[in-house]
Amino acid sequence: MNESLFTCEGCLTEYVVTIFKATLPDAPADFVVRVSPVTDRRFGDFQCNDALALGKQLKQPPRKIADQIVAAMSPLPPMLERVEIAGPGFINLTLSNAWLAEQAQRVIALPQCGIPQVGEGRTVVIDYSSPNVAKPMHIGHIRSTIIGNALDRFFRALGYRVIADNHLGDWGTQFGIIIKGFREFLDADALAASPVEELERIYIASYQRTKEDETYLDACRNELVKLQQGDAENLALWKRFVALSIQEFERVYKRLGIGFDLYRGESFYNDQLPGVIEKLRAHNMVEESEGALVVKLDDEGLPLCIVRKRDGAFNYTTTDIATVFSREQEFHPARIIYVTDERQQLHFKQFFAVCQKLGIATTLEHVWFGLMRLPEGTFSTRQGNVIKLESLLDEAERRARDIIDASNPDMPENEKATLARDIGIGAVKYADLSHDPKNLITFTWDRALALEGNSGPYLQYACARISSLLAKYAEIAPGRDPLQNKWRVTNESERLLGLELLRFPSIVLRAADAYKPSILADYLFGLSQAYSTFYQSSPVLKSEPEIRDSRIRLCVMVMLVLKQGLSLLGIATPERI
RNA sequence: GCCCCUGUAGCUUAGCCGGAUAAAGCAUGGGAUUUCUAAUCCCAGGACCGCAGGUUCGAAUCCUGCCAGGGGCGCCA
Repeated sequence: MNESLFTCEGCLTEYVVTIFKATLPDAPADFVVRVSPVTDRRFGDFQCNDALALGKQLKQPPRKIADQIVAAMSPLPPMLERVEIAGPGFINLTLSNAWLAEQAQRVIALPQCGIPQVGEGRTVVIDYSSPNVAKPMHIGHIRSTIIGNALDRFFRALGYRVIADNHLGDWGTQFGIIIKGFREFLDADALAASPVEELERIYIASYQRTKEDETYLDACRNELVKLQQGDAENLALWKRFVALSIQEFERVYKRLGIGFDLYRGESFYNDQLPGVIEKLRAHNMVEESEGALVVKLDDEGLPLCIVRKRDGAFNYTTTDIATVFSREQEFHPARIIYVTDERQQLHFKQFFAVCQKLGIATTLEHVWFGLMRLPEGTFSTRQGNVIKLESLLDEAERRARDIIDASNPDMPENEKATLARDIGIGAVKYADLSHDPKNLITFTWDRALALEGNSGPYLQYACARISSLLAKYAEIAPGRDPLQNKWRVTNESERLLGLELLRFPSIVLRAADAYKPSILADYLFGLSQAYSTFYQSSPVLKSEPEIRDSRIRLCVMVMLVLKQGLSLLGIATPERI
């Protein structure tokens, strides 16, 4: 399958490349010819700048090359209305309205509005969210969860088999402290009311005590050893902590419309850790240093990394390597994608390098994002300025609800609640997904919950307006399926919409390739803007039947793309707002 | 000290595989509704694209140096 033919950029590029090759056989074989959207609408729809670069290479005036290219395009193919040379040798292309309309209707009618199935037959594991057991999720967890889930949806839509794996932090020294603390400080009522919050409180209290009381610290260590040795009582407690935590995480995930294929915590790989050391030994990769076992990565220009601590315990690098082996064996993924914050960049570089040395074939990708902070600085449990994820979602829904109460007082109560959820959650997700993951995010309520302008609700609103049009159309023109109508371009705002629609499949591909949901979010905002402009200036239902039927077809296409696109971002599209 | 990332309008950002007059949202000022949802639309003002060099016909985009912010750099994950 040639995915480039899904886009008009692809079609045009293919055509222009053919012309270049036929016209200029002397051009270097590796010369790349590209067609891109114009930088300014006055120039047409697309532009090709490569006559300029080629002029230099062939030592000819670029203008002359452009002349030859344009001459060779005559007569123009059906897709083009006009070709012009501008300035020093820009070739500006304008699509014909007939072809544009035809192509848009063909592409958007394809399954998933034409998203190419480039991942067919391939598997990708996406490791995201990964909160710690016995700690409530706070706004620091939101980015991995939301960005990871968007990537999850992208890859599924592209035809990949996706394994969404929640690699919970469910093992480690903290469990000795929690188990001991559980026996010392438990408030049973609090545990019943809010289990994870209580577990966290217990942990903090117990941790405090370890700093003041040496024998208490020893007792905690002892509990940890017992747990690791499989002591029935401690194991049961630990399992309870994990179960309680997952239960609570799932409540949040459900609210966010997120699901995982696996909840495989670190503990799952426990008994595979000695095997990792064996493999490293077999590859002659480990040596002892200051009592620890390390892998040196001098050739890769990286600091050495520890795979077994001085006390004989393994660390997260070992677990991560074991996890790769396990996933490789079980799922045979083409790629494993990790979505974490920026602080772990070095760790991933090191552990990827180790995997490569071990001959692991799977492509490993670390998608990192900037930390979230508060205007006054980082947030921390100690400063008590941590915002719980659920409080954020509550506030989001509350704000959406206020507007709904004002604008839709007649709406039934249950509908209001659902709508407040769709809009509030959509706003939170969009606020994150519309930015490049690498940017730092300074959290403010107003930014996280924007409901106007470039925001989730703006896109939902555009979509809902189309739904409303369609409902009315069904009354005016009963029995007519808008998708059976033919759209033809009648004005400039329609044209712009058509051009935008045609970009959708390649945008999805690009967003997934770059691991940047913001590319899709940005596109959808642009599409919505183009639609709002069209909607303002071009009556649909009030036009003559012929225009009305044509325009409603265009509206449906916009709605299909918005719905498809928003669903890839995990954002709901309510019928009415 | 070394490494990674970021620096574009008052604020939040897009553009960064080099291209024509740097694009949006918020905020500010003005306008649009007896007309398909005003969470909307239209118009205006607002930018030494961190600074300095370099490469190029052409640089926000590529290279070098510097400055500022964030993060990381052996037994936490």
